[in-house]
Amino acid sequence: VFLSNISIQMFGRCGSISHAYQIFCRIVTKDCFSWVMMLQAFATNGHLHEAEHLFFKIPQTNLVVWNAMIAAYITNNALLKAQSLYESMPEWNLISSTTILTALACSGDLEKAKVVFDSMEERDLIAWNAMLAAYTHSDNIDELTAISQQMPELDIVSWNTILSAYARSGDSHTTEQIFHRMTEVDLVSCTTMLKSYAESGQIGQAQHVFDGLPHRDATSWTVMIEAYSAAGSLTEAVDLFNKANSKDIVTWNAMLSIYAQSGHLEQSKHFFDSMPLQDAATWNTLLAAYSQRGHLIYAQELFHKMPFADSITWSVMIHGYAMNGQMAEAKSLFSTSLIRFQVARVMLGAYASNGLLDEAKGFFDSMPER
RNA sequence: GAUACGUUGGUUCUG
Repeated sequence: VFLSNISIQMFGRCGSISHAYQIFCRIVTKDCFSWVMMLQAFATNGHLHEAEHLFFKIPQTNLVVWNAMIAAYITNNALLKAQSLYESMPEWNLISSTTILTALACSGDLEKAKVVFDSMEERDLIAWNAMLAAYTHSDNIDELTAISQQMPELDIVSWNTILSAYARSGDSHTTEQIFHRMTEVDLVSCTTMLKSYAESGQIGQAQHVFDGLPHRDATSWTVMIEAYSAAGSLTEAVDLFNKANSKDIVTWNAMLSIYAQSGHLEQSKHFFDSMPLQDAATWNTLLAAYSQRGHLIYAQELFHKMPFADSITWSVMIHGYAMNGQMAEAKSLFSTSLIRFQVARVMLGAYASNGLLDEAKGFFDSMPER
């Protein structure tokens, strides 16, 4: 059972959902781990319905099962369902509350996140850190200090959270000050600092941090590659990409995006074809490149071939049509899009940028989640 | 005995 459970997890992680399920079905005496890992395998591969189905079939549920289902809803953009499950749970632990708190904060609902936090019976450092991060998502830098002073203690994650808040605000000077005052830094702190330097045009400082890294993972390579691209050194970026000994799908996507931004569509397409890993972001990048340069025919062609499509895919197409004055196409695409509420903003902008204010108003009034 | 759930850094559209 142990080995089967591990296999389910492994297949789930590499997207082989049918293999995972086969193994799951062959286990005669499934334990809690088997159920949870299968649930996660479904959820992380976008099969929310199957995950839900499984959840209701689990013979003896416990907190881990409930928490895993909440996480499943969250990763599949079903925050409302996550909330109602959370509220209907027989009991909560630190993990349940922190999970939902973070999701609420990420959706921009700081108030609800606070309510969850305040209702917690006990709070550990992770919960505090989650609340700290919640404030950084609402760009409330001043409140950060207030929160951090209430915290019983701060660890490296707390400091990294604060650091990234300042980095995101564009204040590279304060970011630098905090970074140097930190008693302990790790790869996350350094990458945050590196990005902040890069964004403020200090490529030399960025390179210096990069050189001093204890080890380089795919994230640090990606940030450094983008730093050179942002500084206008495409050659350096390409060079670094070829040197990088740790690359993941994000590194590849970032490089594709750099080619696309540089306007070399042919080269982008070749690079795209050579990619060992692809996901929705990969296809969206190429799609946006075509669409933004007015090659809507190419975009359309690609759109119909896409193995992955998400709300961004639809937004790119609709925005592309709108910018090209093809409102009829934009409208009909919107009506067939699956994730309407994510795309509605773009549709609204489409009406507006074509001067169709009355239609925009009518559309706005018809939005259920406005 | 060993495996599962929460907090901080990187990519694609719009803002």
